[in-house]
Amino acid sequence: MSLPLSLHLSVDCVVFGYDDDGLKVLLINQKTSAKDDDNQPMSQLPGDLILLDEGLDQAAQRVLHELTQIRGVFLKQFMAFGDPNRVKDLKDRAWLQSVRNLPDQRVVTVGYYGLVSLQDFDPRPASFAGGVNWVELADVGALAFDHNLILAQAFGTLKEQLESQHISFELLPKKFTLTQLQALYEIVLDKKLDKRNFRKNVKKMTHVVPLDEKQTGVMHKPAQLFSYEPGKS
Amino acid sequence: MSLPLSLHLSVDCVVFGYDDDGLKVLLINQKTSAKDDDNQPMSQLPGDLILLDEGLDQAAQRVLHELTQIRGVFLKQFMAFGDPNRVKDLKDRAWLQSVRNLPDQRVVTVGYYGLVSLQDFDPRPASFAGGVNWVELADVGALAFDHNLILAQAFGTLKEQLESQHISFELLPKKFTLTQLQALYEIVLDKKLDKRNFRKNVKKMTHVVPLDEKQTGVMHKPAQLFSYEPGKS
DNA sequence: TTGTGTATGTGTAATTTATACACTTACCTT
DNA sequence: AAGGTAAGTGTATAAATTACACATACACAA
Repeated sequence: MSLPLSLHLSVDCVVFGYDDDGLKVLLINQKTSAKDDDNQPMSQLPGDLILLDEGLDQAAQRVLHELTQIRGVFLKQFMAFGDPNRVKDLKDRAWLQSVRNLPDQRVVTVGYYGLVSLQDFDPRPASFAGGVNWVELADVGALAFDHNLILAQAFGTLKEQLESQHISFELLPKKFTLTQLQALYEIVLDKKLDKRNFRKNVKKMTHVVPLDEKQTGVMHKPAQLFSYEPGKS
Repeated sequence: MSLPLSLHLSVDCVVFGYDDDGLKVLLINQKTSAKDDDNQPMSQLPGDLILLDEGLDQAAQRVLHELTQIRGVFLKQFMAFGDPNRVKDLKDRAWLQSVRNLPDQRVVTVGYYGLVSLQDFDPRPASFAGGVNWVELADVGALAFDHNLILAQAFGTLKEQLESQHISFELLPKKFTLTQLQALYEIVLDKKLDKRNFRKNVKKMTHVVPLDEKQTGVMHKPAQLFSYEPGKS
């Protein structure tokens, strides 16, 4: 029988980014301290311990900003991960020992998913982080800790919530075409949609409003631009 | 600037129970130590700190069993609550001081919602708990900590997930009538449903199977009994 | 035994929503 | 001026949802 002791709590952010060639996720490379170069650095989701006096949502925003310099992103909590052994794997021990005061401490993490338009956000690694990359979802390899699981769950949540919540717009630039919106839906839901029917549905969404502006510089009929106005009805 | 320190993690269980006269939630009374009887005991959701070597789901099951003696309940995580001040309220301090080693420690909690049939489960307070009650949802008063918020969120999640997941059946006795099932839907979704249309929909659910058995002892045409078979198709 | 009260159980027509499908338009390039 | 490219648009069919009313089986009381 063990006692209820203190433990560490972290947030991990699964930030999806979208541009015309697909859906990506934001990963960072663990920065290994200079001396031990035997272990190759692993990729992981941006995440870190929460501070003692900050709320969870606040922690997610702060951590994401500190690690990737992006700010003001839509972030939503989706699940807590508390397997007692989630940070006990051999592959993760070296890195933990290099960055944590109490590397053996149990860590429970709260998962957030976030959405950004690749065109509007430009992540840069923080000075103390190893690197920041947008990785095509299909190309994501083995991540540190249970981050593959967290990513999978986040993607599942995104699929479920894409339609009910108004979150697709977070992934698009402020001005977008209906073709872009449709392509996003097709990628996330993983099925082809009919153009005419899709546009019929969008016309019912009163918060998607046409702008007095068209696409320029394309070698075809320029598309109407739209924007998302959360205020509208 | 504060440091990332250790904190306490708990689980809180919002257990909904259903019988023919409505939807209820399981609350426990805080047991005040004999000496200080100045504060009236508050009601709260069953919840407690997790142990160092147990997972979250496991902790939820254990805590619920320890506090209410019920076991084998459907429990699903729905959200983590981490406001830094969620256990700092004056009304809650006396009780915390009487039961915790570190009453000032920050506590983040992971919320679970659960569903039971009032007829199949009979909660009893654990020796060290103050009392266990089923309380009609509308009659729930002020609870300890942020438990009113947690309850509200849990109920919202229940509403959302009632139809997509197969969770309505958890709230019913093993053998139930379609009228019971419909009444449950009407209470949770808070709208009246058409009997014939409802039954048409149920007939499409292959995992709801009619039994060779009818209601007895009712002073009207006895209803066909059904049961839920998760295995089926 | 007969009548009354009560909740069960059942079908169809009307409406709404979802699906399938093809050609003309506007701009860019050569 | 011609050809390439993606944008933009309507209609007919199928599927799903809604609205709605009466005969049935049991318990109880007279």
